[in-house]
Amino acid sequence: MSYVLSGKRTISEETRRRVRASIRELGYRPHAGARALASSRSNVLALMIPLRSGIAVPVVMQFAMSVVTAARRHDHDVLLLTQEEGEDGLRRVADSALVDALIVMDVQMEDPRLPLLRSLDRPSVLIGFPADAEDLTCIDLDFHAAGAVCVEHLAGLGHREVALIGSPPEVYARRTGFAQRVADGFGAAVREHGLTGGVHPCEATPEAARALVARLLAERPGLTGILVHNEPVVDTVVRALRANGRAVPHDVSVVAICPDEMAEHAEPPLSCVAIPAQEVGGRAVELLMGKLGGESVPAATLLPPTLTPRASSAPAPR
Amino acid sequence: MSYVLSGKRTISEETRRRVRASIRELGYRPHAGARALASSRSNVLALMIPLRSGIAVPVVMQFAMSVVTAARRHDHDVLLLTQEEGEDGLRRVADSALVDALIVMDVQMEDPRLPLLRSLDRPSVLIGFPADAEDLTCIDLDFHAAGAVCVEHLAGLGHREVALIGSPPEVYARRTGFAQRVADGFGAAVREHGLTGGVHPCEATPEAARALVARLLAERPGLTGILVHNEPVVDTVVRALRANGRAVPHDVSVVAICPDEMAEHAEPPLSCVAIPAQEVGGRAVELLMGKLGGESVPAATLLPPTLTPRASSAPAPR
DNA sequence: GTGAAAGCGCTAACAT
DNA sequence: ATGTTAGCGCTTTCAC
Repeated sequence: MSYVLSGKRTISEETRRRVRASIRELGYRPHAGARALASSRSNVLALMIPLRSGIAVPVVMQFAMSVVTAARRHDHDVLLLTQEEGEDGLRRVADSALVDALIVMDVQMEDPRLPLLRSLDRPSVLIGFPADAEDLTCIDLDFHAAGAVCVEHLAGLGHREVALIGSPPEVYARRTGFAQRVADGFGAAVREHGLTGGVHPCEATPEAARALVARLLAERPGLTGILVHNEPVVDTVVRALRANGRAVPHDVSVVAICPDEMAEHAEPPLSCVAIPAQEVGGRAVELLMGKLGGESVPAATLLPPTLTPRASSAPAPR
Repeated sequence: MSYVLSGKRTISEETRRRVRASIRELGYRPHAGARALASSRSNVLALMIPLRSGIAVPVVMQFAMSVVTAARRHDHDVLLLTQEEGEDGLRRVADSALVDALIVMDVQMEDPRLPLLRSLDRPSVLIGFPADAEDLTCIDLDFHAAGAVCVEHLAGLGHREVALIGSPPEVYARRTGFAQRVADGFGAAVREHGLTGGVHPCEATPEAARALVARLLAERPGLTGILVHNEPVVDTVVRALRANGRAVPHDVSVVAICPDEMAEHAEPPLSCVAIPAQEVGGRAVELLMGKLGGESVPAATLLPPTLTPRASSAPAPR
């Protein structure tokens, strides 16, 4: 009998002690495969992460690391899959019982992996929200609210004409949930507050950002507030504004949706809604553990955005 | 008998066909745990990656992705471990037979994991070189040569006074192999070519980089060539030079050791030695597969650096 | 409270 | 070329 027995049986103190001692002396380690075979639990989670253009690498890395760390707290390991592997990859690791459960990131509005995840006999959690989340467990920052709260911040400072410099066009083309939702939230708040403002996808290159800023300033002289949702170009946007004779925040206020440290170290420090990668990753694992334990967990978890005001936003010039 | 048999036995075409058909119809998937138990091969590799300060995140991500991709080509999966788990983590996954082999990154000159890796009964490959690589298989860009080749490039352009803006101080304090070696290669080449030049660690923040550039220019008026080995601040260094009245490359030439796309998109595009993350990751897996197959593989693989000249370096002003 | 034994689903060795 | 069987090292059930 598996002695240590994870306490599934009553054991006398004496025996427990003796067994423990032997385990230490012999350097005994249970064989993961045997354990998985006998218990039909591998104690491994699959994590599928994107490796494509338009996705901010440091954020993905933070997610991955927080998932691994959280999984370890629950005595689980993490198997890394690339988006490239797609549905077949998920099916493979699930059906072979290599993993007990799955976490997928970078969810698109209509994601081809959804039917598979629904049909799989193993629990899964999505980081991100598809258009139809029926029967799925999802968690993410509330990007709609994030877009809106940024607009409200600018509106509260008296700005009347704003713009969203968004993710690269291909991200919208793929209908990636979070980019879409920021744009929606931005648009809704713009309307609600009676502002004017549009959404401008932007390639993640300095050249593209500079060109876009120049065009925006030329076409919309009244523009005084910009929301940037495109990590790689936030710095460039600010510098391009300056290069075009606009001081930040004196002439134009800038708000970003990006990791906090990035915003802190910018010049000037940026008002931003941070992406709580740490918390999302950790909570995703908690949800999965709940499902593995047979609990019923909330189908949707939307983390409320927090806007941290910094030096990049100020009252609108008059 | 395990029918498909991975061709370990001669099978008639007829039987093979029938078996294949059934597999498809029944949606059969071999149970990974059972397979691991019976064959003592899990077909999983462990990859331990750093999550600490001073390590360039995008590069780490590239490594990880190329390892996963390469592993899949060999029908293996990848288990992700954080540096935090340390020796115990490696021992755990190795001794429990969760993984067949291990890859560790971010190797320090005196790395506490080395004795463990040597004693483990499973093969491993290090991405990076410790001080003593005896009995270990290592692969990495030849950072010593990379440092030297940058100096040679500058020397060839007539520069006489150069500087290395290096990784953050804590990276040297940890005696992380690659940072150390760049500094060594830099120093050796400086001496060999009769130049003057020193090594200057730099925190990975814009402020630190700006301060350092200002100080260097003030203290060393003859400085005309800079090698940057600190991804996060390359852009800042160039801008700080301009802010101090030095045109790049007219007054000061800049060379970097960083990923190619970063160098390409910089303003101006930077002459650089690229970090071949893709190739290193792929080759690391090949080495591991060789060892798993009982082949003897080279103990040390040093990939020669390639310097790509771009607009940031030019003949020294006279 | 503890011992004994029946699998879990494969692979590999031994059959024919 | 193919059928048969003994484990691989655990977990869990059943007996005491």
